[in-house]
Amino acid sequence: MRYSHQRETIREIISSTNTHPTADWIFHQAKHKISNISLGTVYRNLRQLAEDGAIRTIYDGSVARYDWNTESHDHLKCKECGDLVDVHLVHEKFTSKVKRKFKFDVDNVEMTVIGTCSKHT
Amino acid sequence: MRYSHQRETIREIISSTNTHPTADWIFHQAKHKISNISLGTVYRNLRQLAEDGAIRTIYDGSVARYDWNTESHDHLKCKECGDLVDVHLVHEKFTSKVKRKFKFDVDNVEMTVIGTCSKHT
DNA sequence: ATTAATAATAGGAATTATTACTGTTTATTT
DNA sequence: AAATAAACAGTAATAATTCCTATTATTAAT
Repeated sequence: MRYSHQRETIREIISSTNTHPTADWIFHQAKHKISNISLGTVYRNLRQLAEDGAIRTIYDGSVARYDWNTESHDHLKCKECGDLVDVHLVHEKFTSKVKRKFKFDVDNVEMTVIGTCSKHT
Repeated sequence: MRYSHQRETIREIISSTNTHPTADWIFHQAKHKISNISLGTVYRNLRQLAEDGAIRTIYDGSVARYDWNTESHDHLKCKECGDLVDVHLVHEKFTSKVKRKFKFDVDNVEMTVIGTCSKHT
């Protein structure tokens, strides 16, 4: 993969937030730095960065979000404020249990816990 | 919610498969029984049935799938054949632990384990 | 440094999944 | 049987994403 200014800009934008941004949000941020960047470029680079393992794609309902944190982790999603918070819930022990019990070779576990965060109680 | 032939047909189609069908697949099946049913009707009824708690919506990447099984359960997704299989992995104990540890009021847990099923090993 | 090769881009068209709109039909209530 | 409004079919609109093409920029070789 050849260097590109656009891709580095996109990578930096994702690295500097914990909000798990959407492609559209990243596109608008990138426009501040490269005014004529195109949405197609954003999508293409997000796909490449994800394939390369530099970022992770997570699905929040039907919309894709992007995360600089590629370590195995899970999410708490608050239905009140929409916040998506990183947590570490699924451990190696769990994964190996699934492997054994279902003869299923686990690549990765996607878990989102939906509910209400402490801000609203 | 008033009775409708279309909605009952859609409900029956979902109830008679374990394949977690998409709206489009349901639409095509429904056409066999009601030849002029419209896709909008399928989507509207899927939403209503889900709101009513009669079916459950699950997101497989960015596409919505529908499941007659509304009991709390999880999925094993095989990246080779695309199969989505029901399993019960997340138990009450886990949920209450999350509640306690993060002061997060859990409604439901969405977990998909991605990997390779035993058919391919 | 110049040139050649080609990966990446901008901009726009196309696609896919889904929702919204509108005039008509149908289930329920009177 | 007539009135009411929910649900419908058909179609237009929207949102997220991918695809296409002529142009630009990075890298490697001269």
